[in-house]
Amino acid sequence: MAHAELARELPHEARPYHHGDLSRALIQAGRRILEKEGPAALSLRAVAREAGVSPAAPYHHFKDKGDLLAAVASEGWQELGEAIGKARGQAAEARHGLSEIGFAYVTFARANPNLYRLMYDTACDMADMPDQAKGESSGWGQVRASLLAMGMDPGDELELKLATIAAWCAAHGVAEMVGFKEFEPLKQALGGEDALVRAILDHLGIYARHARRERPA
Amino acid sequence: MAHAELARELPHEARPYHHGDLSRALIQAGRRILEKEGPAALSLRAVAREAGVSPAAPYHHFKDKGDLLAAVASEGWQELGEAIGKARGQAAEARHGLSEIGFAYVTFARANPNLYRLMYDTACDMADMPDQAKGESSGWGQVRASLLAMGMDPGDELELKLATIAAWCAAHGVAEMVGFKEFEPLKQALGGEDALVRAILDHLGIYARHARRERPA
DNA sequence: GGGGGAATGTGAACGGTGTCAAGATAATCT
DNA sequence: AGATTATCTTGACACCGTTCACATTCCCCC
Repeated sequence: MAHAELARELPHEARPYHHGDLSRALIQAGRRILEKEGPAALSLRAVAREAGVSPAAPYHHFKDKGDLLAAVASEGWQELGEAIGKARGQAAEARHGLSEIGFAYVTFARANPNLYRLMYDTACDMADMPDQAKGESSGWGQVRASLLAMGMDPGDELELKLATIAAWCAAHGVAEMVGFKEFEPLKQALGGEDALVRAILDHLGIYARHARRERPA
Repeated sequence: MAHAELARELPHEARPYHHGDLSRALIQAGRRILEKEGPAALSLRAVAREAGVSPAAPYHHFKDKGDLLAAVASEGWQELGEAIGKARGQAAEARHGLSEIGFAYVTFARANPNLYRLMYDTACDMADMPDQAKGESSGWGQVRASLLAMGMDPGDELELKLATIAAWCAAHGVAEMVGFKEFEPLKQALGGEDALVRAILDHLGIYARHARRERPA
């Protein structure tokens, strides 16, 4: 971070030639631009500019523009995993875990819409889930754990996998579609976007099967 | 269409100055490039080239590159609506309709992945579902009709809307995620991607609630 | 501690892109 | 026929991703 400011504020000879931690700075700059100016403004040159560095500098840290974006996305996946973990921890009873996970997932996506889209786009480009989403402590692993805590048969691996995928797909769908303007009146009728999200998730069945008893319509 | 061939095959003086039906030709060219060369190759200039026309010509028919892409996407939404309609018509019993709609939705998206992504991207940019997805005979309307045919209370408008959204979200999620490599073994275990799609949809509950009785696990 | 890679930065350049203004050409209306 | 309008071209501009040759600095080894 020192470099960017110095580049602007210090006389030319005083600013350091080397940045110190450029890759991190580039990732942060990329994320800032993505959030504040949208994906269309997210050019490699703009990122370099923001970091106070020449347009060619990033190529010493990332092989590609796509490589940088993948790094930004990776940060996102990690945060998503943490958000899910926190939500699951806060669920009072284990059988509400999945519902809370779904809500946390959608909440994260809605709070960082551009980042979430980037995350998903790069995942699609590789036709692959990023590693951050697959590990034990990641979102994926936590959904699985939550399903087990809800009483699913640990022996039926097939059923377990299908349920995990279904839950993940549903959350993704809700995350990407709940922002549409058409649902504005519905949001107001239910008392806000959060309520709409919960209502949709409940209707999806997978999230409601066990939670319904406590939270009747 | 005449123009593109003429531009290449006829002596320069013989080719017509005006195209005839350029907007249509541009949309088709855009779609062809999108399908065969991927979204990265889908530049306005490439589309113009493919249509045998100068890079500035499209601006007489579309205000923007985005405007052209929106037109391509629009065609996609229309086809999706038709595919859904056909699937619903073929469902033997009304209570299976929703399940068939979901399957047809995912099938269309998987058959035209780049187009589907474009469709959804432009929809997201406008934070809005395209008109083609909202009309009576569109996918949206048909999901609603199908839910009614499944015995949902026509008086409970709120419930109806929530169920429609839930079904749509779920289909979207499955459509975008079922292609991931991680699910390859699962596909093989179930006998192909179609089987996996049906299995996921069933697990989502919304599609299975009425169909389950006939198609037990 | 000095010297020499290796790492990291710069600048200029190339081809490609979206977009626009000015002019050429064709279709259409009066 | 003449004027108006719609359509297409040419040429230009700014920006983009990427690469190459070169400059600067870090750091390890003698």
